[in-house]
Amino acid sequence: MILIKNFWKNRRDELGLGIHIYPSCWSEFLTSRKVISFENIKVACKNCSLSALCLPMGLSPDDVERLDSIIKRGRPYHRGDHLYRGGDKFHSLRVITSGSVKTYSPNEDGGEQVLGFHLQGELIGLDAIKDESHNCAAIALETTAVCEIPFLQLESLSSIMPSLQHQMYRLLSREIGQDTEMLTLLGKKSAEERLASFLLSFSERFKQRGFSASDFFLSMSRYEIGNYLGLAVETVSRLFTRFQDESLLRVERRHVQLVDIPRLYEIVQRSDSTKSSQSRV
Amino acid sequence: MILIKNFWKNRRDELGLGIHIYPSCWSEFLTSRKVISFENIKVACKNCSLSALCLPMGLSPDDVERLDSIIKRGRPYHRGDHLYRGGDKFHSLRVITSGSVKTYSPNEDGGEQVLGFHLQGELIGLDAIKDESHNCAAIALETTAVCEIPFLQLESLSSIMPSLQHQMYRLLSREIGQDTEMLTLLGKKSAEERLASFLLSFSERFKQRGFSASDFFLSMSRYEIGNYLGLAVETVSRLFTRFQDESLLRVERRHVQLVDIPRLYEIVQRSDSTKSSQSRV
DNA sequence: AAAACGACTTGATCCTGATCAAGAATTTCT
DNA sequence: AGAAATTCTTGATCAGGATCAAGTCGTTTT
Repeated sequence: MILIKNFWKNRRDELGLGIHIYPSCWSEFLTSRKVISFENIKVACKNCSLSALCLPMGLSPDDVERLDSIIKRGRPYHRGDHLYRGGDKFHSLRVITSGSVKTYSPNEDGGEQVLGFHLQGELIGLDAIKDESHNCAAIALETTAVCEIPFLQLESLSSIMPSLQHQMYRLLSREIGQDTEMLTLLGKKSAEERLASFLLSFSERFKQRGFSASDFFLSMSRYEIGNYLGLAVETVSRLFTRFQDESLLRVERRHVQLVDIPRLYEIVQRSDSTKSSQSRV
Repeated sequence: MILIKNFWKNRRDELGLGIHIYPSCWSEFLTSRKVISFENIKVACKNCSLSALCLPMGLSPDDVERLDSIIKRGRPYHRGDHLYRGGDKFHSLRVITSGSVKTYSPNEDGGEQVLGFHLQGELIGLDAIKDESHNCAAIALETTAVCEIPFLQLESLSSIMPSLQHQMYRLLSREIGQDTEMLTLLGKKSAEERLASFLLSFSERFKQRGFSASDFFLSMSRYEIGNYLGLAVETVSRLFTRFQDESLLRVERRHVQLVDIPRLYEIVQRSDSTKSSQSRV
């Protein structure tokens, strides 16, 4: 048993697949075990399994081609490597192509506010456009590959490609929408609701990416989950235990299996229908 | 005393100046007391005192002219009027030109999460771009005038005006940055820090607009402040009282005078230097 | 294999801010 | 002007979750 777990654990580390996300192009690698250098896994947008989630979403093949021409694919980051830090000059947006990333806003004394966890297909760095430098930092939670999109070039391209411009506006707008959802979470929801919401968000995002919605590995620690959700580590830990006792899920360290997804949704929606903190003009 | 207060109160209501913000073009009106129809106060961007804060910021005069040509200036909204509601089709971004607006995300039972309070020069509706319909609502907190900017036209214009496109990216990015600051506020800060932060934000924004940084009227209720900051009304009320007892400010209902702004800043920054909720990978 | 370390869990206690309740001050309605 | 409805304040009590403390489990180092 331990052997098997270790096998998978080592396997994940070695491949950088901590959360069971495999770029489609790696399937050959996984089955054949041929040694393939990282150079070879640089996939053009048009062949990338993420294009439906990612920036090229909805663009015509020609437009994708043009977008592709400005994208840089660098070497992968390892767990703990920074993609950028607060204060770094902003030059590129980045799309995660495999692995996962945490963004956070550090405060001088070493404390931090975790701003988000990002999976493949997600675009990060949008907040840095406004003053051409990063106010937040981004760090790889496991072996992670990214596409870099030099912003100046993206901007020029988008001004001659209305569909790309439109896509950019949509993505920026979506980011705002996600942030405001998070405001509601932090402003109004109980610890229980926050964790349920967190888990379902991952469930949905894994599902979108073709992985199990009910069985996955989280790539972040309890500390990071707590920080993100505005809770103490101990609270997060206790909630996991309670959820398990209530047969909502099974959890062993970072491996989570959601057993009763509908009931998790009930928990999240509970606040919408009971609490009424009206505010009149 | 009451007479004087009522005088100003009525004056404000009649003119829609609840938070002491006067479009520059109204000064003639205020001194001469001529009756001027609202038609006459429709100011072109190039003559508008807000252009430095608003969308035209940094555009060339020619570009401002072109932007101006697509902007619609409608009749003012009265206190309690909705600019848009959740579910409304999105067609325009809006810039507040006078007055103030609350945006909120309603949940079925009448409860709500206040997302922001917006003053003149601020652009709202950015979150609705992504799916062409509003998920949030916006309501006037007092008599409020807005410029409407039809988004489709803005989009076309921005694709032939790189400077406008750039400005849009910056504004969208700024919005994201503001939201993430708010996440830190709600995730990590105490009630005291939240209210101090709230007051200083208004102080700064009033100052930017040429008004007193230390003496202003808030256009929202305690309920709305509490809702926005993730606090109960009672807590907000108690904090105002305490801040007054500590000579940080003087407050009488919605009229606030900040007496010791430096100390308010200390309160806000306190958390950055004491609490350390580290989170390791 | 032992030791050291970091991540996580569990228990006990404390405190901030929510909730409940009542009253005062304003505003709105008639 | 008087009544009714709101908004705001203040006090008392309660509870959710933070903090403190100790221990377990798993991994890494030597």
